[in-house]
Amino acid sequence: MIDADALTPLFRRWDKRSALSDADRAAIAELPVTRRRFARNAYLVREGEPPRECGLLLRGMTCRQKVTARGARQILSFHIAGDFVDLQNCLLGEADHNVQAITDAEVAVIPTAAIADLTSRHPAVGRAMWLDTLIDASVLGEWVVNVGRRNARSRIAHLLCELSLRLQASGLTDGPSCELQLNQQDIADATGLTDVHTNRTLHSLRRDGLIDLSFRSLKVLDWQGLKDEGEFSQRYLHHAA
Amino acid sequence: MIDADALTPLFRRWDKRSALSDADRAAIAELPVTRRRFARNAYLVREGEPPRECGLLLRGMTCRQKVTARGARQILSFHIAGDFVDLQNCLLGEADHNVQAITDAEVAVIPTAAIADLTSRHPAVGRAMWLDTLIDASVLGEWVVNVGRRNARSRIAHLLCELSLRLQASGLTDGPSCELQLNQQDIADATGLTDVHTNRTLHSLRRDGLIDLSFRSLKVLDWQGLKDEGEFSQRYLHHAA
DNA sequence: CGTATTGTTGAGCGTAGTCAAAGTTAGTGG
DNA sequence: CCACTAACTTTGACTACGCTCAACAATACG
Repeated sequence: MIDADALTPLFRRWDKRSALSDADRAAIAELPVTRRRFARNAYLVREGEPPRECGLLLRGMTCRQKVTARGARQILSFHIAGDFVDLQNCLLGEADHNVQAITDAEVAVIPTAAIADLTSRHPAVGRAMWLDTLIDASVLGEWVVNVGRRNARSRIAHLLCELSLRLQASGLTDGPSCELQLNQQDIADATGLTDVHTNRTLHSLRRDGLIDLSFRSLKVLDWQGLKDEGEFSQRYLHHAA
Repeated sequence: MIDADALTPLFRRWDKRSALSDADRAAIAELPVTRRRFARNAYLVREGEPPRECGLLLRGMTCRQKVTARGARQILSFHIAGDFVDLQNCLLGEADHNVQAITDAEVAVIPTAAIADLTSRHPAVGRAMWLDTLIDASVLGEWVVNVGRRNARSRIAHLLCELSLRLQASGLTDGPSCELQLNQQDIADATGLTDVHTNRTLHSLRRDGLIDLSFRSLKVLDWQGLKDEGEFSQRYLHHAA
């Protein structure tokens, strides 16, 4: 059983695409869940594991990531409250990436069987979840472009635009000037940069008045400015934001 | 109506995951298709278009790509014979990337309505196509790692391993020592490098006996060596290869 | 045979990486 | 409340990987 207001961000996002019936919503709320807390940096899922359950993020932030043979971490995507964590792994037979908590996080853990049951009895929910995986893939494509073809300033600007917009769409912040709970190492690992260079680039963005920056806190000040800097177009989010 | 042997690579890949019934196979073969040829570099789909049809690649190679505001191209994935081109765009409402021919290519073009009809009457086919999109997403994740956290030699080695393995899995080549129809600009755009640096890196791989290289032809010689160089593990392909 | 495309090479540069040390802030326990 | 610690951020000096620009060579193709 999931709290009604814990589901608000999820429904708020989904309603932008197509509305669910009350029965669909109720079925989601009545999923058999176990609440679990994870500390900052804890692993929710490890690459290679067979996934037994899937999670709905209630509070905090998590990420999908991989670690290379040489020990470098690359973040593939961020989850915010209302996102399903690890749908991909759940649907394929074996986890091909790790899931890690970025902040202290609270997750409603759902057995895979319950998900299967839910989607078979409520096809609209299945479609919505499936659309989510397609959009995730689309976002991943944009990240390849970001990391492959943009310089440090643009990469970071682009990432901040994406997160800012997604937080807004889920109602987790009002207006584009949001505060993010990421440290500089996280930003570095999401953009394919080093922490040192990320630090210098963030300062350069602050000098230009695009962001506000203090210890473990980063605020988007000038969304339009960041958008220009990061060549940001929200088409790739497909109304997920 | 699609030639039986044009479907061999597709079925060969799908059979590695789960076998289709003869009825499923027949239904695919009987799809109403239009054969269409595309010249090297021609666009099959452009970003922003509403997708009306989806294609099955019969011959040649195509890619999904995006072009940044500054004019740089980033390739997101390659299609080989037997791959569905543009399932993603087809399922979402609007193309968020381009599809372009890498070599002269021949495509069986299928109206989206026929795909919808096929998957509703043959759920196993729908599941197989849906799995394909999940695996595509998984591959995209590995590409983010490749471009974000590996140096030029590893990036190129990794790409060559992936393509070599996929060609083998589709029966388009025998053994790991395959010949690829890519030019150096294509490799550069897939790995986030410049053509000049790609050229130098390819030569360095040739010096080490990992590949054979001549005009518009690139052969994988030492698959194991490339695998080590590129930290390649095929988990992320999820038995698509 | 001429032209377009693709590949090759060189020189110089710059963005981002590396390494190392010091400075901040939050959190912890005495 | 303060001392101590761990996590995170900042700064500096140096390095290097990969980029840019430019010219030239090789190959394919009409």
